Amino acid sequence: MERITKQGTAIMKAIQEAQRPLLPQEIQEAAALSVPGLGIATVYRNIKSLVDNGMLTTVYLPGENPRYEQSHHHHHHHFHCTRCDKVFDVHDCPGDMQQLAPKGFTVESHEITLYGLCETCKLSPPPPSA
Amino acid sequence: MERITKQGTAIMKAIQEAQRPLLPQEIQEAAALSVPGLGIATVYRNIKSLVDNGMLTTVYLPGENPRYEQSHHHHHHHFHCTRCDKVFDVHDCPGDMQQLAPKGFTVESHEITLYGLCETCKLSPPPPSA
DNA sequence: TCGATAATGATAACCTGTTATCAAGTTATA
DNA sequence: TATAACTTGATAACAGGTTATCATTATCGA
Repeated sequence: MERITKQGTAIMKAIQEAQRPLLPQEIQEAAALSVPGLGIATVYRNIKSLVDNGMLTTVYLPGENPRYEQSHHHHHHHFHCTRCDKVFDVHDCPGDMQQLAPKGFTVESHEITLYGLCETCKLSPPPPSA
Repeated sequence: MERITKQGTAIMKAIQEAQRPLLPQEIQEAAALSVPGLGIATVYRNIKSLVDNGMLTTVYLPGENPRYEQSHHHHHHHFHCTRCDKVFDVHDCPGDMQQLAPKGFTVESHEITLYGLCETCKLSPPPPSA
């Protein structure tokens, strides 16, 4: 990905504006607003390139496919809304977790995922029953 | 799975003795010590049955395939050893996470995964370089 | 012990996310 | 603007974990 294309630009813009980790499919949907017909292969190719050069960070949540967000270089966690399935950044952390580990174990890092309702889902009515 | 078989018994025994979440492949390896030739399909069939009747709980960790452990009915977390890839239970918890969430969000639950070295890996020499 | 039927093992099939292929279109350098 | 080379879109192929299929074996109630 050494050339500037409208697809690549739209993909990066979609990710930057989201300010939260997106699935490849979400990236496609968002970027397709600027570039109708944007192919999923192009999305994957651009993601790979952006991850390789450090612009994007892969976010793994339990039981979920990888999401991608603009690389922050500070420690943070994630909130997964159980209604809309969107994932948001959490810019706070309880801190050291060493005391939780079994005796004799050494903690090098940790991941925290919060689950619940995001503000939008709290305020909006429940979806129509199936 | 309404009948008692040596395969089913060996699978349940392997899980109970492990006292930590196991991958289907780990369950097969452990149970095959008692029942040589144990097929992977049998492992999956028994897992499904045990999950359905509540004996087993599925454990999802970030970027990992599901593991299975005996159902505890108390809140706990997991430790993933970065050297041996075994997962262990962590029977402690920092408690409420509501304060971490963005304003307007409601936290209903949370998951914590610790990463580092388990006691065995801390004490054992590093594996031979590839 | 017999016999109905559930469970097993081998493996093909499946599923779904991701990657490779390739002709057509686009970018950027000279 | 010409053109070499990169990128795109459509889609086939791939990959790995999981499930279905089916002949064979094992369980267990009568």
